[in-house]
Amino acid sequence: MYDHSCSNCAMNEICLPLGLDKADICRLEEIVSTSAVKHTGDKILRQGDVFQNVYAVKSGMTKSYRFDDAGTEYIHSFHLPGELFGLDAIHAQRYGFTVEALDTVVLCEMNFEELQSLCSHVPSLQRQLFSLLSRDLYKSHVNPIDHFDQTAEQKLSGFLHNLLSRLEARGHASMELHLPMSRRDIANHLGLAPETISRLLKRFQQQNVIDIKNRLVTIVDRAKLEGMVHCHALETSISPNDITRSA
Amino acid sequence: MYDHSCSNCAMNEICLPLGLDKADICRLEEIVSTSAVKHTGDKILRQGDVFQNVYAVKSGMTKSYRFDDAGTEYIHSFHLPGELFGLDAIHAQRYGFTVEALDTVVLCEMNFEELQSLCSHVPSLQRQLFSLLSRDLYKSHVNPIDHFDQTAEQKLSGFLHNLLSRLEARGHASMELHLPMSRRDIANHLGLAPETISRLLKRFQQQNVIDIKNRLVTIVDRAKLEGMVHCHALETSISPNDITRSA
DNA sequence: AAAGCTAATTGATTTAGATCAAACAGGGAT
DNA sequence: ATCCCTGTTTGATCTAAATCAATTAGCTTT
Repeated sequence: MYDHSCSNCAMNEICLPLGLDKADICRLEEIVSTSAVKHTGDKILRQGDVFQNVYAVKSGMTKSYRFDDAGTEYIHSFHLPGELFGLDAIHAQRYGFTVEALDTVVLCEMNFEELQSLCSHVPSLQRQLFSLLSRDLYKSHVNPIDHFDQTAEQKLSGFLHNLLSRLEARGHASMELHLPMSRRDIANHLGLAPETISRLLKRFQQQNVIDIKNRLVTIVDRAKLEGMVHCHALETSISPNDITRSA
Repeated sequence: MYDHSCSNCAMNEICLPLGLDKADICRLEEIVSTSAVKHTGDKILRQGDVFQNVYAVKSGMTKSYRFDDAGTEYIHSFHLPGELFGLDAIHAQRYGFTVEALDTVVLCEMNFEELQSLCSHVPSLQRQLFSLLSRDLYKSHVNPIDHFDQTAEQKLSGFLHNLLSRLEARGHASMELHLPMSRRDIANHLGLAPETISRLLKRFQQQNVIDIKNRLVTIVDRAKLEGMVHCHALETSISPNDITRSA
């Protein structure tokens, strides 16, 4: 059915095994298990649940969201294959976000206590986990989602471009993006009104930047799209060693 | 002059040594050194510098800021004693933010490579570092600085209340806050115009919530101030084990 | 295929906070 | 003390995007 091993996973150069040698990947595989198939709307974990596992997306897309004290919903992120979630719950020992499947999703699951003790014995794994935490932290510091001073156009073009880049880094070769989330989800995520998303998508289409048919977006003029986004620095995920080497 | 030891530091229950036993603190002390005194405007590290050390504030206040590709400045955070910075540079191996002293500042400095190898031998230190990274990540996920949908009033009251709480957690007993940063810094940090900060502070004073004389704020009606903030969940730093124990 | 429901679009109006434009104040340097 | 510079305040105006208000299109279910 599903291959439980990291060694054969297409995402192993993006995910937790990056930088580990064969023997260490084997040790990691011992604590990783593959989840049952999740379907649209299935919840993987809930805000407030006791923290136990961290997860990696194997296939499909998930969304993470939370409700604050005032009952307001915040859609924080959409996760693609090779991306981890749950790490922000280590400290509080409870999940801060509910994560649910947006389409058909398969996950890898690791007990964090086991992962942590494995880190003590596998320095390259400890290194990679610190690196991933640091990268997430850096991203959320530099792109605080709602980069204030960004216009609605910059936010939405940035969102589309970021999604395209991340998909490309995962082998997606076409200019077609299927958006599995609703306009309302996109709006909430970007801190905009759904009406604004509608109007902007329409305008992008009129300007021949994209073509949109329901939830299927085709990037028609990528350069024009890139010209709209405010800041390109972080859209493609940085390869961890590139900068070190050039230093 | 300055005590280099963590054992005797007033911040050791907030900072990196939390959860370590006496012997392990000793091992940590071996890789920690205390910086020279920094004065207003002195830079501790610069955006783009090669990553080497992580820092903890021992006394005083610092600000972290960066310029994006477009040359726009973003003031990301203000650090109080016991707070670490630099962890978001582990991945890229270059600092993403410039950090400078806002007043008279003393720092603790650790080479990250040494810290990382110490983590392999001191499980409680590894645990604490994962926990601190996770907490920072959680905070920036839940409070993305510019929590969109927050009004200017909510942002500024939240900022003042957050600062008061953090100072209190560090033993500050008075209702007087000295703001070592400019109005422009506060405005930039909150994604507002300096004019808006001025007008709001004036209004807060007229409503008898605060008293303000230049950069000295006195909280007159704390309850009223708290009533203004949008969401209280994260203002006081969570004690890492409280939730675990109650779970 | 029709009904029903939710998601999405489109249009009119409103508003919070930005921007523009001056005046004013504080705190060093001379 | 006086000057100067920068930080701050105050006022008038403008605008991007929210909100309010319908309408329309896509899926499900029957």
